Amino acid sequence: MAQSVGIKDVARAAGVSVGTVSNVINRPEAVAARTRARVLSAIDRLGYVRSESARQLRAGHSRIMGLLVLDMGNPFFVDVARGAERAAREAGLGVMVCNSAQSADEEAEYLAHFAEQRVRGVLLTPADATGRNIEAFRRHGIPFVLVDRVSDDTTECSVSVDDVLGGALAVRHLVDAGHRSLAYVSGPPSLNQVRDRRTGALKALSAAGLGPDALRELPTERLDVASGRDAGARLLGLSRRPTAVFCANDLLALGVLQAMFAAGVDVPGELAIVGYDDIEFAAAAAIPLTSVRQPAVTLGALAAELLLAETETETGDGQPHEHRRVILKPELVVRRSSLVPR
Amino acid sequence: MAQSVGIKDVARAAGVSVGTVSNVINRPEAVAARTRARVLSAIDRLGYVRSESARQLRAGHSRIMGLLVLDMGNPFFVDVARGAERAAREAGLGVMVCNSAQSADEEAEYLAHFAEQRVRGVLLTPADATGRNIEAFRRHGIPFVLVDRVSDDTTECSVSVDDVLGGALAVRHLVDAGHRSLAYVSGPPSLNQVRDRRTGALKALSAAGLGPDALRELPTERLDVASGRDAGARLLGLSRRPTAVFCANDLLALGVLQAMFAAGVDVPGELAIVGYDDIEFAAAAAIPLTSVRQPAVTLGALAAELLLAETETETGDGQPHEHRRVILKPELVVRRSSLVPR
DNA sequence: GTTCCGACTTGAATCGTTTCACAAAAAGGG
DNA sequence: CCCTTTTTGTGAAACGATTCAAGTCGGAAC
Repeated sequence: MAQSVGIKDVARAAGVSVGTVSNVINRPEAVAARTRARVLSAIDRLGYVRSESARQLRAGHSRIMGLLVLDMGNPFFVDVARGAERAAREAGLGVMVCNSAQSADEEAEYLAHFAEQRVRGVLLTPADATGRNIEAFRRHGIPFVLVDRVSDDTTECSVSVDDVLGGALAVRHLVDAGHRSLAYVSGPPSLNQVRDRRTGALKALSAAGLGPDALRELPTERLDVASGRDAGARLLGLSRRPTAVFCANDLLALGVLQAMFAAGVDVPGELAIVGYDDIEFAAAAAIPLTSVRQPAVTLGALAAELLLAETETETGDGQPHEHRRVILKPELVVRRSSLVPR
Repeated sequence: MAQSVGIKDVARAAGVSVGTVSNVINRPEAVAARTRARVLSAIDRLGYVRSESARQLRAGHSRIMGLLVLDMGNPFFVDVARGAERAAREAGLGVMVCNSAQSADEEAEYLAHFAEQRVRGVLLTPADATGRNIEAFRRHGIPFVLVDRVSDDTTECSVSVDDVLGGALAVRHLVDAGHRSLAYVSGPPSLNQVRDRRTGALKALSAAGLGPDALRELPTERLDVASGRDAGARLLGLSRRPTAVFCANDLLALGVLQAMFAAGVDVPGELAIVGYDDIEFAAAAAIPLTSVRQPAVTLGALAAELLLAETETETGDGQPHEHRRVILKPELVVRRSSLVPR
């Protein structure tokens, strides 16, 4: 039932024309009260639901915003999505969240899908390092905003978090606590974030009069708990073991913590640990983890707002949109894992 | 640019009719090779992208499946989404994931949105206990499948996990390890899952010749880490403290673990802990957590498949769709937190 | 009584596809 | 060379909403 009640059926049932029904829905004030009531009752009686596709077809674009993230399993992106959704909803838009799982192919596929959907715009954390997907997508003329990436030219907006600052915050904190021999569990050195955070760490060291050899780097294959456990084991084997470790990511930090726990090493007594991202589970660890918090929800919301601003000026008064490059500041959250033992 | 290249523009550029262009796209084998090549080249040259909305309008329904979950922050649902997406993609459908955040109002809003979108079907974990939203949605004639809920009548399919069995697995394991005095950190008793898991726990106890008083219940406000920490504190205050605790959820278990750690109570020596869900962070805890694993990805995939089956028979040969009620089996994953100390 | 205005309402055109009955051309068969 | 198939290509009619120029009507103004 309700198989396909169209605006025409409503019009017939209410004894008016289709134009009037459309007006009742979109500009109710332009319809006489009596007529409006009759139409509304007919709508209700027939269970009419307007068809988005028909509206879209006429309007030329949909009321949906695309969001393409690297990894839905990462709480960071879940928060980004939350923020984006909130902002989009305030503008009456829906968000379609897709997960490229770091694969350039899937990214291309989803972007094509977005283009066919004629989405209003796309929020994107690129998976394809070559930028080919983005180039191809640009042809469609659909506006997009880079998330957690800095745009290198002025062809689009971007919203990111200052990773250099984040790394500096973490290491400054450790140095202030008296640590002089540190380690950096870094993850894959190919990642921008990883490199930026190290740059910040070194900066903080040098500000304290320490050289780069005060920071021993332990790269890992991936940014997950298993890799952290692994790095922890390597850490234990080091001669002149560092007294503090900065991890590029909370998952790594949790892994290190686990390794220390298994080996009976006291945290923070024998080893202080600082993570990155401040995921929910950082606070939930057996020894709550000090971490650098990224304003993920804000990031998502801001990205969505920039996108909305862009689409509005584009369709609007002709005043050209000014692309912006927003860089948010991270924040250190101190917990037990890095407290100075007394 | 590419502002709106329609099928008509392609047809003109290639010197053929619109019907032919459509054929090239949808039934390429029905077009002579030479013509096809000409059309394809025109498509490429003009940067033509077909409009989903127009297709949808014609077809009467979109190529999207809706998924409405209770909490995107919960890794369980993220996995459900992953499974659903995989299954949907194999059928050429996209998934639109929305988060009701346990609010009946938001649920209603998203369901209305799905109806307007004419989605192919909806996977739903209801937030509205009254069932009013579902009733209203049913009128649209859009098929849906309940996820992580058992349908009580035969009007729809459902896919869930056997919580009674899960509770039994957990407690049997503890009893087998010699524990005779247990606790159940249960979360809000209003939740079905919470009740079912307790039923299972009691069953396992009685199978071992123990009465219900061997299981002290500690309800909490919510299913999160803070509540777990809280329950842990209460646990410590109990006279004749239990030697093992079963938690309705891994977050609770992590909270309990944290409390034990802060109090210097040895886990599993003085207190064994079993959680539920086997989220990624259960294995990542300082003391890896024994947990009852739910096949979340399978759950999502299966739900999507049932939905697809339903939509196919509905539009297809007239053979009516048989609603199914699938109940998957959970699985105990033993880790250090419940090992018998030796 | 005529004119004009404002408030409502109408209905046709439009958006970009898909589909389908039909036409045209090519390929066989005799 | 004519007739029958088969293969290709055509173009108009949907799909369901929105929009807008044009129309109707009742009443106010002169």
